[in-house]
Amino acid sequence: MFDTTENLQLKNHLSKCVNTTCKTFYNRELILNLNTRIKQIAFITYGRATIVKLDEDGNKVVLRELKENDIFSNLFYVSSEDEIYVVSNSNITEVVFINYYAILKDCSMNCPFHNQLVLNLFDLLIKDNKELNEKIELLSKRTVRSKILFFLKKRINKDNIFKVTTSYKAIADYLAVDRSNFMRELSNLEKDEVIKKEGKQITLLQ
Amino acid sequence: MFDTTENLQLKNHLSKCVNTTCKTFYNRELILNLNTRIKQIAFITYGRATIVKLDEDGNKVVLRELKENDIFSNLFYVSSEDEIYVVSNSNITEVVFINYYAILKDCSMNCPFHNQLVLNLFDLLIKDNKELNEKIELLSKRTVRSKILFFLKKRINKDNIFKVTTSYKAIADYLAVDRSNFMRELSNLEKDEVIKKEGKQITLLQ
DNA sequence: TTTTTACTGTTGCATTTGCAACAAAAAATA
DNA sequence: TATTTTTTGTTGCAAATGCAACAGTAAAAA
Repeated sequence: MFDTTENLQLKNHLSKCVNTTCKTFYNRELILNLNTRIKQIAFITYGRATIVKLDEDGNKVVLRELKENDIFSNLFYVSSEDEIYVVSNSNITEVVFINYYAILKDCSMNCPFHNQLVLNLFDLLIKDNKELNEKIELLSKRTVRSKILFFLKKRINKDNIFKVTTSYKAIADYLAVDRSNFMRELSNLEKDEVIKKEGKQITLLQ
Repeated sequence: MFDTTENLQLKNHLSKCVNTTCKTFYNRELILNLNTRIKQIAFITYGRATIVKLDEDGNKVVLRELKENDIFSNLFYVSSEDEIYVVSNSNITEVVFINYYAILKDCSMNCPFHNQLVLNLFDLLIKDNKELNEKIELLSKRTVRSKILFFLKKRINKDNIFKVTTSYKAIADYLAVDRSNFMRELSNLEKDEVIKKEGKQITLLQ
């Protein structure tokens, strides 16, 4: 039902495989607590999700925005005092879970479909890695303004338009900056005629 | 000569394999320009290296510190206007390069050692991913002070001591903060008796 | 529908930050 | 060795940032 051509192959492979489960989640539903012991790799076959961290002060920090074909795993996080969760961010989010050790480690690896599975996961991992590096590049920017511009340039369509699908608050969290300061900087950018802001739509001018 | 038990297995596998090369680099020598077209995965079998970005203003930003058994690849970076380089950061740095498509994609995958290679690379990728997430957590901190403390806590030994092997300048670059402000905050932390700083050694006091 | 909760937009203000500059120390190079 | 380059440590200052507060709006829940 929710298959795209891109993930169909992997899903077909998985369907023959033990130790994988496919589950759907409603909006705001908890998908995975990343402090869980059982090591598993999950990937989103439909919908959207966010990786959220709650720090000691109870502040919510949006670590990632995940979409269709994105991968996530508690293997990627060192267990810290802070709780890190993956939460569904669309009405229906479909997730495939793969038990890491059972599938990738203990398997004899003689069956050709396992090889294919590993290669597919490998590609997903590389893509994930790429996105993480991009976020590091963003967070390394010294000013809120340059963070906003970096964020926008990566997301505008061919008409230089970016539509806020989540919320301005969520974007501020993602950029790891104060929300009010973020709003102020958006105003400044509009005043300086670098962007045009109409509700939840931003146009990058030039 | 530079082998540790941990990477010996992978290197032995690789040595039988075509399309892999092992090279040594002197200090400050360029290892890889990450804008290169040929997609390859590299991993460090000895020594240290840094991933450096030069932005439009010519400012140097240290994106990563790499050590023995760390992996890096131009596959992980979206080509941007900014130049991203990997540079040797120790007198001798030994690097194994693997041509990604030739080895992982075009191979029939019937030979068992390829499977092992992929699994090993998979583990390295997961480790890399973990480190990237940790850096994102660091860069998401709002103040220089909390960045310093996060950085220190991850690196102190059992005696609460961290020894600066690179330089304070390099650490400031890594934390993506102004160097003078970084030094000032180190002084403040010492004044507040949170750390003790003796030359290139920092002790975290409780 | 009404009620409740979450988000938007703005502002004043104290704190933090980056920048520039400079002298001294250390390290690298000739 | 002497010379050059890089790093360290510090400070004043202007700019940027986070924080708190609040009213208005939109969205979600009852």
